[in-house]
Amino acid sequence: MNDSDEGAGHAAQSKRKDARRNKETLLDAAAAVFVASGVEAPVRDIAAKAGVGVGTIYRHFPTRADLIIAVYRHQVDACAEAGPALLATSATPHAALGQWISLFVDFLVTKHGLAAVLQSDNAGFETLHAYFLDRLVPVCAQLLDAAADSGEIRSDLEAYELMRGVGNLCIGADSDPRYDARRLVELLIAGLRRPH
Amino acid sequence: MNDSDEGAGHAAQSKRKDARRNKETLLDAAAAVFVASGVEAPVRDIAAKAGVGVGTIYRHFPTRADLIIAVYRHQVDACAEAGPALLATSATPHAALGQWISLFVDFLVTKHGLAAVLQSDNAGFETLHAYFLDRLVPVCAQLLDAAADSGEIRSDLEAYELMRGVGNLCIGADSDPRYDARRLVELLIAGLRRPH
DNA sequence: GTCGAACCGGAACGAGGTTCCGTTTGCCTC
DNA sequence: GAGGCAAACGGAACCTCGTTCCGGTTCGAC
Repeated sequence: MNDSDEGAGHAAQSKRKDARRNKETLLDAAAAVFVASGVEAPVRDIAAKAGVGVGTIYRHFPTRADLIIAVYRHQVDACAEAGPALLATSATPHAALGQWISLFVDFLVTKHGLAAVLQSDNAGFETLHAYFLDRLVPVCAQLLDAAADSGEIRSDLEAYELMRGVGNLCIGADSDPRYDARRLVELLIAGLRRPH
Repeated sequence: MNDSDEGAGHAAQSKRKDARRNKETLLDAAAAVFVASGVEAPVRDIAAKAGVGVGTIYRHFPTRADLIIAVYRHQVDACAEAGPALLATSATPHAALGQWISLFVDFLVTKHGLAAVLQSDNAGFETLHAYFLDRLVPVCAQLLDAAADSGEIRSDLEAYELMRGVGNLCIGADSDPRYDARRLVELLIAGLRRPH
């Protein structure tokens, strides 16, 4: 919404087209490097892959976190938008919640190191943390409320807490065949069901 | 068991007593700094607190992970030993499991940053990871098996997976009042119960 | 064609973990 | 008690990584 990219209308904000081109190149390079080496790949690697200097990265993205956000923004938004859709099409609110969480877990688990960075208390990743929370917590809350209203689950858990828990469970889920985050998340969601 | 400290008999391995004294000083300083600044405190801070050079730290503890292990070894061992005891004194194996997990969570949650470092895929923390696993997974497996045998819980979850999940849930539990790891772990354990 | 603003690359800085090496010190022998 | 030497010490130096800064370059409006 703020300063970003291919915009409404046709006149993008950046006056100079080399700058716009570099931003695209950078996003592509970052995406590729993240897939290959994980989200914590050195900035210099991304700069090298894009064929630019590190200064160029920092002009377009004030901090590593902003670059990560930019790379994943579309997918996070898609996940957020899937929430209401699932609620409308699923048999029960609880089923919708389960499917949505599963979507989120799939996303996190396939992004090497993202979950870890998300929960890192490293200042500097705060904007990343905040972006995910701003975008996803309201959706989660909506699903949670619906399921609670229908009486399927207990109602004493905040969406924020659930999102953090799920995010935490996804840490290190790649790179360890013995650890299946999906299963544990399912267990957690199962534990949410109201005993009847 | 290997090269450590106050030993069987009276003749400790280290020939020189300044070395032994320094090791103790270092352990005390590290413990204090960990409490004050978290487990990820800079090595230089610990050295300064102990009044020694960083070289001295690295001679006694080949890597940061080894220092962390040394500081918490006693508590981890105590937790491991509590497992069989709880199994013997609790009403049901499931109750024992719950209490033991709660012990573990309390330990992790009160050690600023430990849980995060435990799951970090940072090479260099592998020995730390391995120590916790070696020490605690067998105990957890014993409790899990007992609870499964008694029919209280499903039996398709490995102790390793449960320990990692619980460890993950504890990440960032301090320093965030809105996140209560204990509750989520309880939910997870609740999700484990066999539907009857 | 000219000129200034925007942009670029990469050297430089600071922080943190780890290594290296010249110096100091405990202990054993004579 | 003196001498010798291996062990231990301290901290400067090195490496990696995120971020900042600045002199040079390029775009595009006039």
